[in-house]
Amino acid sequence: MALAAEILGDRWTLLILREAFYGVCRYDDMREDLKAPRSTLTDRLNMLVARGILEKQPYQEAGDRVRRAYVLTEAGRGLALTFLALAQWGEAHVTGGAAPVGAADRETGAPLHVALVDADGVPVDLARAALRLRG
Amino acid sequence: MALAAEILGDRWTLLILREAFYGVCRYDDMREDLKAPRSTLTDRLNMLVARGILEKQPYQEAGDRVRRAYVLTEAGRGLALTFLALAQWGEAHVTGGAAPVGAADRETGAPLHVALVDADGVPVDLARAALRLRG
DNA sequence: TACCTGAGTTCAAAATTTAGACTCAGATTC
DNA sequence: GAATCTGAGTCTAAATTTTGAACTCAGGTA
Repeated sequence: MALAAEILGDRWTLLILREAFYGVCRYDDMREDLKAPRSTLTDRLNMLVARGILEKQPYQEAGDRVRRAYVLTEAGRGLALTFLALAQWGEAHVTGGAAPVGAADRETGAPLHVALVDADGVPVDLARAALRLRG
Repeated sequence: MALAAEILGDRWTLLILREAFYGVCRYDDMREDLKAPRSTLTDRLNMLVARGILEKQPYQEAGDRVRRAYVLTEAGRGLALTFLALAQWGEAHVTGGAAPVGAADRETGAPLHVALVDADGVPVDLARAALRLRG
């Protein structure tokens, strides 16, 4: 938790990762979307690459020069649950309404959500859980 | 998401909430645990109270003067899933081992974890999900 | 009365963030 | 082949935030 907090405990980092999940992966597109200062954006992207959450991949669009894209690594994609849980919380307690945020089954389109489950995958009510976040 | 990021996108805020989930609720105990500067801690606690995530409750221990405790509100407790998901991620991708972090059934002690489920509570693989975090 | 403690506030110094100008290499245009 | 454009930065000075250390203040104790 402590290290995770160090990585995610930053406004821009959180927003950059949201962009990455949304599929935005180019420096200038992120800058445009987030209105983040260049130096801060560069700094955070480098940090995320150094942490193994994003990776910088060269790519080339037809008839264009080679550019760099920032894409989520396996570890980065692992944050999806955290982001979904956060979005779900924001929807319930902050924005106060059904925001256009969530997850859906890629094939059936059925809405999905984050929940607490036991080892057999059976959902358990949050109130039944004892948390242990230290460490 | 954007507003949620604004609230949680801060190193101390994340750590303060971890303390709160762990049951630490007194100013000086948090200061001791986190080694946070007083002014920053005061500032973040006030912010969390203003946002309705913590509330300041006076309380009195036997034979002691009245003091103030910062406890999670209903909205604050709603962040538990997010924290568990984050702790789970940290365990899997950052600290690289089974850290003493997680959740367990309060009665049976069975370990619990965060997962993506469909409307019927049936777990769905993360790779099947299409995310929609905008909004 | 003098002292201790929890929960702050105040203040100057240090660190970080910001906006905006500048750079630089590869393509494209003239 | 000179001038221009673009993506992806770097540099810089000013503004903002964070930090640590000292100070305050009220209630209770010795």
